[in-house]
This record gives sequence, structure tokens and C-alpha cells, in this order.
Amino acid sequence: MARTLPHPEMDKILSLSKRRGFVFQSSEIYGGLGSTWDYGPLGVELKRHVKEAWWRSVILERDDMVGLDAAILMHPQTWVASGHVANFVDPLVECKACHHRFRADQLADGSGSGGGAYGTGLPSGAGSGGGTYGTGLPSGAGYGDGMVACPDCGGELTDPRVFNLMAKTFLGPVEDTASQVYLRPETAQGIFVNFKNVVDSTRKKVPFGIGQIGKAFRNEITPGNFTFRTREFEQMEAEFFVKPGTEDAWLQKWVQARFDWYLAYGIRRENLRLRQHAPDELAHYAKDCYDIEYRFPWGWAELEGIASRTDFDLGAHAKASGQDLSYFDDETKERYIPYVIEPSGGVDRATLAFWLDSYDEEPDKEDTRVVLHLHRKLAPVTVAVLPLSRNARLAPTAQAVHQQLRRHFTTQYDDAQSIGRRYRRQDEIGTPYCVTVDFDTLEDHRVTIRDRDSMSQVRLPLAELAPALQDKLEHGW
RNA sequence: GCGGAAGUGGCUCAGCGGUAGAGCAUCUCCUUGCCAAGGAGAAGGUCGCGGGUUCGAAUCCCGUCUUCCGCUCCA
Repeated sequence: MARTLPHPEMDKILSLSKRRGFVFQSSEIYGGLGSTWDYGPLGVELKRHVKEAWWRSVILERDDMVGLDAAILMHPQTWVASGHVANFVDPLVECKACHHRFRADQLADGSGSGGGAYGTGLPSGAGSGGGTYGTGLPSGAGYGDGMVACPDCGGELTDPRVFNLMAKTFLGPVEDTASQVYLRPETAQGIFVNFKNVVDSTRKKVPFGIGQIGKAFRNEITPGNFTFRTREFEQMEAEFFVKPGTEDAWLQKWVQARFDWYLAYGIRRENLRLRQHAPDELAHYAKDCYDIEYRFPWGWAELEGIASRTDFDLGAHAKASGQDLSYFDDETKERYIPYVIEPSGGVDRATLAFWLDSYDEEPDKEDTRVVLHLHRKLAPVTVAVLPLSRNARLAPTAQAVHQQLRRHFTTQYDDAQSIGRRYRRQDEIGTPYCVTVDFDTLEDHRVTIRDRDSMSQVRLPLAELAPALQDKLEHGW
């Protein structure tokens, strides 16, 4: 694996990652597959805890939210209606002299048809145009033909090349175009197409929302920065449906809630910021959008976008499917297509941000103590059980304690080498609590709990251990 | 995709034409026993992969894959 990383923090995280089993390069024994990563034994627990924290905060602890898990494969018309077939195709040209690249449709002439590929209208072929999924350039844009010189150096440009950002596959045993489907480039559409199902089955009233966590796929032109931008990634998003006219207030509420969530789970305030999109950078579906950004080692970059999507999606699906996706408000006796606020975050990005932000090296005697100050609920291992020594007298009790705790927590048992070294091993992976069984335990049935951050200890009766840990997990040390 | 850089045991690196090395980590045994590094031993590498040059390639050349940086895109 190549190891030329210009950022010391990334270097350390990547080294720790492989050494302890957080993230591995995908298909490594075959030379690796570009832009895909596998979460190892510790990484999968960390990521799972991030998703659990999101799910609790966004779904379970709110009265106005429900969950969903839609299929990755969707009817191809979904992506025509959503605008992805038209808009997820980027024609790019490259300067033969300076090798800078440009979106051909934006170069052609600033006022080109529909304001560029990310205009606001439905694609012209929506609802009709049977079977022409995503192979053509947006219609009517007269670029190409070498009509424009490089804006940077005046050099000659190549012919436009089409980059289709949607991954395709075939559904069914016979590989023909009739069964071609896309791997979803975002989870959102699975929610929109289920809007009516959820309204009909849950008695939820607007304003309410639907959230889900799932994989999405994009043929990113340039993936990179470890797990930050990959072609297969996981999203955690909600679509929150509101009455038109109230969307601005709801947008602010969601922005605040999501920003606070990152802070609550440990991102340092100075490494988190909010950035409102400029009008010209809004996606084709958005009327307003805020990005929550984290200061990664390579600079500020997006963790989550909270977009005001109006009725673009439900309207487009209603039109394309012929189904009535409007909502009848019993209180006001009005019928309308709800507007949508969409908080859409990257699971892998959040995981990486929590991880990076928690990394610390503390001076300790001649050495440094590497410690991940992960939030106690995010740490891959919550409790480690450590017999003070490998003495055979301690093992049965220590094992019993471990069996008891693993029913409630993510645990690890470690009896190898000195107790200090084992504390270090747990610090390095961010384990908040270590329970030590010593020779006194055999007499007084009490064990020592050690806190990762303060390195302080308390001694508790075995019978109170699990509830005490539960309480600390909930309220802190 | 284009341009640049890099790929040697799990991690960090040395070696840069002549029989694969170190430190750390790992495993076994002994010892200690509440905050790393005590003793003895062991395992682990077709030097990313494939060609070529050479008597001989980790080392030189070509291709390829992967990663990083830039362009671009986005969760």
C-alpha cells in the first residue's frame, strides 16, 4: 500500500488503522480495488456506533420521524424523474496545454440552455423517452467543436468526454438493456417513492419525516482522501416533509439540530463550521442549502448537507409515475405537495471525522501515550476486561465478568502482557472503560473500573458493575 | 481520465546490480503484578503485479495496479 501522505494526522490514523484493524483497502490481496475500503473488526464497531447514534437522534428520539430501509436497486424511471439521468452526466473537456479540466456545458457560453447541467427544471425527457437512460449529453447545449479556448491559458481543448456518475448493473439472468438498472446514487429517492406508503400506514401528519441509512454509489471522477470520497459509500439521510411556506424555519431547525449532533458526539467546536451555499452552487433540486464542514487535515470539507428541496422530488415522481403524491391537511382542509428539508450526511465521513478529531498523543515518561478520545458511545470497544495477571486463580472470575458484561456492551478480553501495556492498547483504540480483576476481587467481589480520559479509578461490587457502567455510558464518568 | 509523487515482513523504515535487514508489533514459555519497553525462544517478505535488459534485478527499463497531491465532482 502506498504511503505518501502529506498529512501527519492522516499518516498516523492510516497506520493505526491497518495495525489495529479499523479499515483495510478492499480486495487487497488482488492489488486492491480503487476507491473502496473495508471496515475491519474495530472499524465496523465504530461505524456501527456512529449509525446507532444517528438513528437514535434522528429517528427514535423524535415523535415526528420514522425509519425506512429501501432497496438499492430501483425502477430506472426513478432516476429519470429525479433528474439524475440528465444531471449526473458531466461532459468534461481538458486543456491540451495546461491539463486543467472544465465542465463543457459551463464553458459553452455562460447563459446556455437551462443554466448548465444543474438547472432547476425537470429533464426534458422525464416521463417519456422510453429507455434512453443516461447515455446522451443534455440536449441543446452546443459545446464541443473546439469553439472555446482554455479559460486559464488559452490552450486548445479536447473534445468533451462524458462522465456518467451513476453505476449500472443488470437485473435478471439475461444481460440485455431491458434489465439494466442503476445502483442508487443517493438514498433519498427510496424515501420519496415510499412517501405515500408511509403516509398511508403510519398515521403520521405533516410535518414529519422519514430517515434511512444505506449504501449509495457514484462513479466519482476523482475519489480520494482515504474513506472521505469513495465510489461506494454509506449515507444517513432524512427527508422531512413540511407545509409549503414553513420550509425556511424548518431548515434552520434541522441545521441547528444536526450541527449540535456532531458537537455532542465529540467534534471540537473549532473544527466544525456551517457554510451556506451560494446560489450558483445549489444542486438542481435545491432552493437553499447549508453544509456542515469539518476541518480535515487537507482542509475544510463537507460532512453533511441540509438542503431545502421544495416539492421538486415528490412533484417529479407524481408527474412521472402518474400517482397522486399530494397530502391532505385535515386541519386546514388544504391539499398540497409537501416541501422537503433534507439533512443528508455521509456515514463514512462522520466516522472519519470523529476518529480524526479524537486522536491524541500525550507525553508519558519517555514515551507518548496514543489515545483516541472518542465519545464513549462511539468507541469500538466500550468495556475491556483485564485480569491483573495471567495467574490461573484470576481467569475464572475475569471470564465470568466478561461473560456478564458482553451481554450489555461491546467488550474485549485481554490478558496478554503487563497491565500497563494493556491499558495502552485500549487507549489506542479509544476504549472508555477498563475493568480490572485482581487478587482482592477473589475475596471482596469488587473490581476496578478505570476511565480512559481521567485515568482515574473506582472500585465497585461485582453486582453493581453492569448498572454502574450503563450509568457512566449514559451520563459520563 | 490527465499531470506529478510513491509502493520492501502487521506498522515505521533501511538497503538502490551480487545469497532479503532493523525497530516496534505478534506468538510460546518464565518473571512482574494497576498504567509501555524483564528473560528465553519462535513465526512472518515470490521486495505491489507482469514483462524486458543482465551471468545475476528489491535495485536499471517498459507496462500495469493501488495510494497520495492537483484539475473536477459530491454525502
